[in-house]
Amino acid sequence: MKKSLSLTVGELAKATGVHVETVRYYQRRGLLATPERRYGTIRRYTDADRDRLRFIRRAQRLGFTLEEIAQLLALDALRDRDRARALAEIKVADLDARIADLRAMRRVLVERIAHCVHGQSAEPCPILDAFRGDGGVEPLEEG
Amino acid sequence: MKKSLSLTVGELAKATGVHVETVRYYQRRGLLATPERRYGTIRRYTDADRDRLRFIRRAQRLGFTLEEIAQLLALDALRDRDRARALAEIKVADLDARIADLRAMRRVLVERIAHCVHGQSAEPCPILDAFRGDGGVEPLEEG
DNA sequence: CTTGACTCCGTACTCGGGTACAGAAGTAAA
DNA sequence: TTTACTTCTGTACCCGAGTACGGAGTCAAG
Repeated sequence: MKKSLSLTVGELAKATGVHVETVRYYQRRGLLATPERRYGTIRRYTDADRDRLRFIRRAQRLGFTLEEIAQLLALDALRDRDRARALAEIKVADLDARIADLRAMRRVLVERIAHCVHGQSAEPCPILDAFRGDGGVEPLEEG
Repeated sequence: MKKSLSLTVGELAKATGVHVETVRYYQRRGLLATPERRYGTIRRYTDADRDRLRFIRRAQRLGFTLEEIAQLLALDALRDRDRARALAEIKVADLDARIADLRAMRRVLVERIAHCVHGQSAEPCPILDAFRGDGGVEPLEEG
């Protein structure tokens, strides 16, 4: 384990793969503390800040919004595993719903494309015609 | 087939399930024409407008952006089936990529949750710990 | 002929996740 | 010391797909 570093924003940003502006954006959002300015006017960041930032990026890659990540960080501070797990479970359900939606779209589109492959060029495209008619393109987001 | 109606924006909106403001937004975006104001100062819309608006909503449900829908409408006007089909195929590839991403997220999350289920409450949550460590949460959007 | 609903038009705001930029001040290397 | 790079701060802007709002005009019913 390295000792607690004393990083500038630029170094912190490089170490975590985010832009400096993004670090500051996270500070504005309350996801990351803005350290005091000791010894001069430049703020210094520690290991803990770097780790927190990595935590944020990893959670983001798993589909959590910044708002949700703020909640996760709070739960982490409280060591509240049950709630953290509950949030993760909600997220899985959320992912399932989004996947189902996308698959439904894909299915319809592939079907349309198959219809389109046969037929003369100078006629209206069946893919596009399908958008016009009453063909079953309805199912999404009505329930 | 009904005759060409003479709809007000409000009626048009109701007939297609969009808000009046949204109709006007589509007009600003160039997806829908803004009719002349004959006989008074209120604009009147036809069947064709209503159908075009329905086309837009259906294409949207299949994952096309308004920008792409504008292209589809242009291709439809030109009866260019090949290009229309090509756009649809790109969209399918796009959906595949998004589905794969979401599935990867889901897989990782489910695994984390399973780790979390066993263990004492007062300890840090393994789901959250995983965001800290070097555990394989990296794979997304680096290629 | 007034009331109330609807329309028109322009502008500004929303959300999520940032990015860009201006201007001043600090800081590190030659 | 000068130059060149960072940092700090605040504000404004980007995307996509709308939503909200204010004031003026218009239209149909009572």
